[in-house]
Amino acid sequence: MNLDSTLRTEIQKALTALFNQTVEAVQLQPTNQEFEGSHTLVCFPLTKLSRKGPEETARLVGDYLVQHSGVVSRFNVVKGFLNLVLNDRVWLDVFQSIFVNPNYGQLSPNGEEIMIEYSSPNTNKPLHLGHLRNNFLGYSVAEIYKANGYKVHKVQIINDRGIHICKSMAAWQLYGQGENPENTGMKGDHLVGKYYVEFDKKYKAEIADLIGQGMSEEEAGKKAPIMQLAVELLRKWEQRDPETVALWKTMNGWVYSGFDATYKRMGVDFEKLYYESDTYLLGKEEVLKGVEKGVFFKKEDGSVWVDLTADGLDQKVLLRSDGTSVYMTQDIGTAILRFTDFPKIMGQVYTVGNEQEYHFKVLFLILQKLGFDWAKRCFHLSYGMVDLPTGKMKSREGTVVDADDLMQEMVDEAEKQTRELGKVDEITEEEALKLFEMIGLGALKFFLLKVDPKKRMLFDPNESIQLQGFTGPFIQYTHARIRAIIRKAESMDIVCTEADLKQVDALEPAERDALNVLSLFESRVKEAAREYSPAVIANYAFDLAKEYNKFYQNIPIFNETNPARLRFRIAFSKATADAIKKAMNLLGIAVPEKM
RNA sequence: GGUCCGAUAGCUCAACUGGAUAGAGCAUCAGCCUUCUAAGCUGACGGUUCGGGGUUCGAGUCCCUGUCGGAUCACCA
Repeated sequence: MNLDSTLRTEIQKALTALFNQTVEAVQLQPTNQEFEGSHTLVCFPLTKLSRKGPEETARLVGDYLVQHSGVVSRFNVVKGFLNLVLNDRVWLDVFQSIFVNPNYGQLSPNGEEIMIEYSSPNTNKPLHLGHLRNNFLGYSVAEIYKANGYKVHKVQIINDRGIHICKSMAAWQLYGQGENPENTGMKGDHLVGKYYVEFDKKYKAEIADLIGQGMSEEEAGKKAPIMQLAVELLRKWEQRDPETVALWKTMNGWVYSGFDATYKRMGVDFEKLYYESDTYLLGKEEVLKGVEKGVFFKKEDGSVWVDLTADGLDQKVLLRSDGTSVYMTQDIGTAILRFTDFPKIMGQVYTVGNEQEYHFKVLFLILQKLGFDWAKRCFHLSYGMVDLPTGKMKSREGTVVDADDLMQEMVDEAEKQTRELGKVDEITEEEALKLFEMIGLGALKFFLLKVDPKKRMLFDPNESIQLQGFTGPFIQYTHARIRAIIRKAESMDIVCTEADLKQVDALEPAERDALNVLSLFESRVKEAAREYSPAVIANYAFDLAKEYNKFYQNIPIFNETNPARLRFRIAFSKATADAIKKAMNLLGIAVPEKM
């Protein structure tokens, strides 16, 4: 049963009976902790129909609901707020509907398909902390959409071509001495990254040198030999020079095997990978079509532009005067290609940092101007940067937090703390290693996902490895605790049936509160999708765990002598554990049986 | 300079989209393990919601204005 809509219906009935009128949307909100009740009707807006003061209006509605609705057992009025106490029978009915539904939290298929892009790294260096936020976000939003009944296609576009990879190639050619992942034992993405850094160092030295010889800074930037080599490699690559293409393939290959290992540990996956080298030419044709249609215009030098001044933006170049594509061009092409590959998707979600907000605003506008309906259903999931306590991450200053290193540190720290607590005494070494991984990554993911994606966030390493309070491990721990109860119940052959639920006559306040939170799961799953926000789920999982812990601390389950009530509590505990697990899975976080 | 985003407890974050005395976690202090896992629970302390105006029965939330951060405005990606 849907408690919320049931209540709303009853309230509308009451308003009709009392005042012979209804309102479009009654304002129903959770009751503050300090007052008795679970749901509160805000009565200020109702004074217009009642033509009475807010308190009297509240009392009238409250009386009516107690007498006629069958769901409200009593109420209290504070100012214009009508706090409703529901029947325990109603709460048990709510629980029953959860109890009989093994898919609680998973909404039924809605027949819609959606594409979600995330990750999309450059191939010249390893992933860092910023990528972690991106990947965890994208993965989680995809899972949240699945839970909302969508068929989801996870994709990414890999920026495998361009000057950045040529820089690594140039440095490797000059100083690599045949190094590769095998003979160095280095992860491929890190090896390529090493040469990217190497490039930067040499480049800077060469510039300084040239400036010393009297050259201007701008000219030196262009004339530096290592940069000229990189540009030359890019030119050769575009001309399909076999040797250059071979080196490019080799080095990208190293990066991919490195990324694969990182993705695997992160626990993210993709249905299809798009490569920029395959798609970067695609947009050109569409742009030329747009010129014919008069959507774009050509300048005298041959460059093609779109004029967005009417939309409050600028003019934007789409093809260079030499006819080559820019970033925007290939994004137009890729977008169209994706809708060809997956004709049933109703829209696309781009998980990309907020520094590209302008870019996506322009992209979606252009797609609309080209006449693609689906452009309106494209969404830039824009997230804020991750800052360190020392400020912004800067590669130049070596403050970039490497994704692989960070994950390892989190797992090491989880191991240290877990061992200190003596939690590994009863499990095998193999189980223990799995547990450390689960806790370390759980802490990391939760830390990055608990904050509203739109907001810039601070990554404090000391805080991220905390295992108490508003953290992933706290929730994992609650799950493990409940599982211990379930195991015990199973060993005692305690099984709950619907008939047992019918025999429970009253609930403890702690049960009512916990049940209330449990009943909110599906509405939070919907909200999370609507807001594109895993933070909604993270907050919910925490609330649920916290509320259950209160119940757990308050009521020793196995002390209960009434059999129906005991069985209900076991079933309720199990349903809570299931919901915690599902919610955490929506965040990409696994939960342990023991910890 | 134009545009966009942000500012909430010492710190990190919430606040159901305009509703009650603004809530959590961390930190600090004080309690609770003979009972299902103390990575837990209970309490205390902590606020001019950046400043100033306005709209409203009612504003952290909406409007105007100022201050301070950040992003963006390339024939870069």
